[in-house]
Amino acid sequence: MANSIHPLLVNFFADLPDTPAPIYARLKQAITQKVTSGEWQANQRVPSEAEIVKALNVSRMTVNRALRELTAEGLLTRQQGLGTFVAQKKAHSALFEVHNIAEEVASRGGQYHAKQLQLTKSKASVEEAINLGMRTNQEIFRSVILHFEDNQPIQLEERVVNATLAPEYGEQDFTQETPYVYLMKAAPMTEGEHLVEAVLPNARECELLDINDHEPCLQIKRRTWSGDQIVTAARLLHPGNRFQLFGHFSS
Amino acid sequence: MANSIHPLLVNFFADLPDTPAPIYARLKQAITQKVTSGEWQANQRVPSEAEIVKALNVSRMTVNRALRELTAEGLLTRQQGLGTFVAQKKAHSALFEVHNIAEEVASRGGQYHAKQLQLTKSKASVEEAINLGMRTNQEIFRSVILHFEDNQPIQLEERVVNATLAPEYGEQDFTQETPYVYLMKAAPMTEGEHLVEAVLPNARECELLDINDHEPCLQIKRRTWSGDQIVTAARLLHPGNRFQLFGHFSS
DNA sequence: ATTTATTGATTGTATATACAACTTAATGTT
DNA sequence: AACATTAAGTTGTATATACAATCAATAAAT
Repeated sequence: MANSIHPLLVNFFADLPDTPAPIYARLKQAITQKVTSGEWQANQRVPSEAEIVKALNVSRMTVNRALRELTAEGLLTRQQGLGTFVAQKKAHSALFEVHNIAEEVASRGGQYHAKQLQLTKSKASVEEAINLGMRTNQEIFRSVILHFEDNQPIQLEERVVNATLAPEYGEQDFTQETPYVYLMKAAPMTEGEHLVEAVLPNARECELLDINDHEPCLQIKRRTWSGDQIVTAARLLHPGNRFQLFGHFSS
Repeated sequence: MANSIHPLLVNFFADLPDTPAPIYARLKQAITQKVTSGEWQANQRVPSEAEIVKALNVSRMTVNRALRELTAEGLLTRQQGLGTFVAQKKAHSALFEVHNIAEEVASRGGQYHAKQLQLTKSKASVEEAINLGMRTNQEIFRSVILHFEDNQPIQLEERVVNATLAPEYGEQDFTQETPYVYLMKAAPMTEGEHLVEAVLPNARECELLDINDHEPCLQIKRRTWSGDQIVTAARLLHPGNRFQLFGHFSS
């Protein structure tokens, strides 16, 4: 019967995360979560707009927006008169933009939080000064932040910031806002570089990331410029078994 | 006065192309044209939604959709309470271009050579078929090639190729020309995706790559499309201590 | 002079409604 | 049996309305 509840919809009742995010965004998260978790397989039919409207008691235009945006992002495909389906092409999320790990986790439907392990101000060491293109007597901030996805460590971020270019860095609360967000306000990035490699973590890093010895890690070293000055240099360490870097390109 | 017509709007009157496309799409086109032609410079203010509504006599929601989508595409930036502006950054230049390892080694001034370990034709396994979007009874090529830089192994390349799309693959000599070069001739790539992660190699891979046990490796899995068909899927394994992936981006 | 409050402009979200365009399945006609 | 029509379901677009959230400039108060 057309009246029977769509089987996929069982878990849709009151299924949206009750974060303060807007409805369409929470719906996107919920659907993304279903897809990335594998609960909804590729090519599988997704509930129609009308069904979701009934199940969640929201407006069809809101549902339409969520589905339309997910389609634009490549997670779903839609065909007029036919329905909405899970796309084949990978459900993986962001690519080069590992900038904002919080957003990336959220876009996968995961739960994000962070722990700030260090945030200090001091004079740059020789190495740091060279790396940032500064002099050794100039001041820098050092921060160490551990990022979590669903209560598992996903990224260890060690960052050095030119204090002249981002003087308020030391007063931020990075459990609420990622350094990237603040730094883009303070000194908008005009250029950047990555260096990606596979490394073995040391004992402290193993403990922080909650992984076994000999578990390889994906390390990204990044420097970002604002104009001709280096704003910040960061080392991002990710457990190899929980983190992948995805990229898509077209010609 | 707030009533005066926005200078940028002069050309907006009856400015939409009269193709049969929907209004929001034509508005996107018109704005994109202004930006790419340089008529609207970076950081320049874009007419507000209300102004465009007045000028074109369309609904604000329609204008909102056009501006919102262009923002998602990176052409514009918007700030609540402030306005809409032309974004600075152009486009993401593809960075992770590790396509041709031979060229890369040469560009570093290293000496390149390759060993072909396998090159066979057979029917696709279930996994391979799924990965390539084929059926299990269709034919594929499998190749395994070891690439060297200065006589040290630098990349182990395991590749599966859709035999229908690249029928001559089995007759190539990949010690003289990399698979990438041939495949670009046979079925020019239109799209691709990478998946980068840190992994531990198995015993055979350690031997081939001439590395110690527990030495982490950088693994790149790549699939490339020609049109809507997947041409090839490859797994590229690199010793973590000899290989780094570098990328640079600018706005 | 400094701070605070107000106001207007702007974008952000949510809803209800309407109709168009397309697809599939069922129904009717020849 | 083959074809044409109809109906139901689905996505696509456009509009009007309402209110919230944010920002900058102005006005008011101290």
